[in-house]
Amino acid sequence: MGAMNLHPVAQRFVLHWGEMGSKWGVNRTVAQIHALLYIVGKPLPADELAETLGVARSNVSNSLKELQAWNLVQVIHVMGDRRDHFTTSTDVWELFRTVVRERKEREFDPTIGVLRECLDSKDLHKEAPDAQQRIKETLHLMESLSIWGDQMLRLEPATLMKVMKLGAKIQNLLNQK
Amino acid sequence: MGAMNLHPVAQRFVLHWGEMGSKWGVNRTVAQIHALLYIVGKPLPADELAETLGVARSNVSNSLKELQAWNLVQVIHVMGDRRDHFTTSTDVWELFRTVVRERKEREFDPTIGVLRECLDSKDLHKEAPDAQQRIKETLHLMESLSIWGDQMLRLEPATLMKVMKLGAKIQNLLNQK
DNA sequence: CCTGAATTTCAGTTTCTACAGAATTTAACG
DNA sequence: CGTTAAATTCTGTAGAAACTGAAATTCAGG
Repeated sequence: MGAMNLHPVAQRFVLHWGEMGSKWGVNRTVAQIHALLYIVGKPLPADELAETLGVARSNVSNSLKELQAWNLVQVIHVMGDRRDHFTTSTDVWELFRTVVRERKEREFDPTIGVLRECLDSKDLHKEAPDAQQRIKETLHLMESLSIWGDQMLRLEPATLMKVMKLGAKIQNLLNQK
Repeated sequence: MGAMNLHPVAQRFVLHWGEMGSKWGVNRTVAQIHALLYIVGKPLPADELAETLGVARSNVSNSLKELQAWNLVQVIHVMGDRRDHFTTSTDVWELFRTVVRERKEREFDPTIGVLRECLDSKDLHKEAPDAQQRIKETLHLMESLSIWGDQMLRLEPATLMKVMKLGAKIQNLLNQK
């Protein structure tokens, strides 16, 4: 009871998202749940997610916790239903930006911190000059990416799309400026 | 014998790179080897890598194979030495581009393929119209990113750096164009 | 060819992660 | 305040991934 009947295309979509999840650094169930909420486009209770995907209720509970930690899923309440319902944005741009923001925070910023500490270390002089230089260049690249990323994340999707459409032609604008 | 004596900063760098490796989707040893080759900046034989990092020789062999599959590490031969030596680029920009290119290929392009198949499916009509729409929008975003990524990857590092420095000010250029 | 160094492959072990199912806690409702 | 649905936490397990050390293979040099 309660298990949604997924049509073949939705099923394909959810299963593929789950497979890619591992390559993207989240586990299958987490990715599947997110894909399912996205494709269904309306709030679902945890037990329905569990039944539809054929996984344990406790697994869904933990996966939802992780999706909430990623700011990808929110809890919602439905009148006359004691259960929590869960939604994700149906705006792919919003999702994209959330993922980028979160990954940047987890996978990028900590390294910038460590590189700064390396360059501030009292032992830095013990390293070969060219090794020091490489650490500096690595930090510089990562800081530039970080700042640029933050700026891009603040732009409107429509603007961001224009930037992408402009693509390599941006060179021309840079030259004539 | 042969184990390099890493100074504290280099050690910190290598260990941190190894830790982050898991978040980036490669295992610790693979990330450590790459970091070590990068910071040392000269070709090293496999056994020296093994000794310096304190891991099994066979582990290094497999990890190097993976790094070569990522196009991040190359084999080199030294006169009078039968052993293979391994290097990585000391140009952080080149490394960055290689990683982006490879990850795009592995983690991005396959999904674009699946989304296209979903939209071409004879069963597509069975899905709710708004679900169809979301799949379309997802594909469109991913395709745009893909094309844009390819174009950016072709630019010179110096140009790319200018683009980043321009940052959000690109809005102004877009408007007046 | 034969020898020995270098490398890879293989088999087994350890470690980690994902997950199920049971037990427990939380909290809505009468 | 007790009852019960819902959610979470806990415990154990299966499978995957990382890793080691040994065995097998490759290959340069005599």
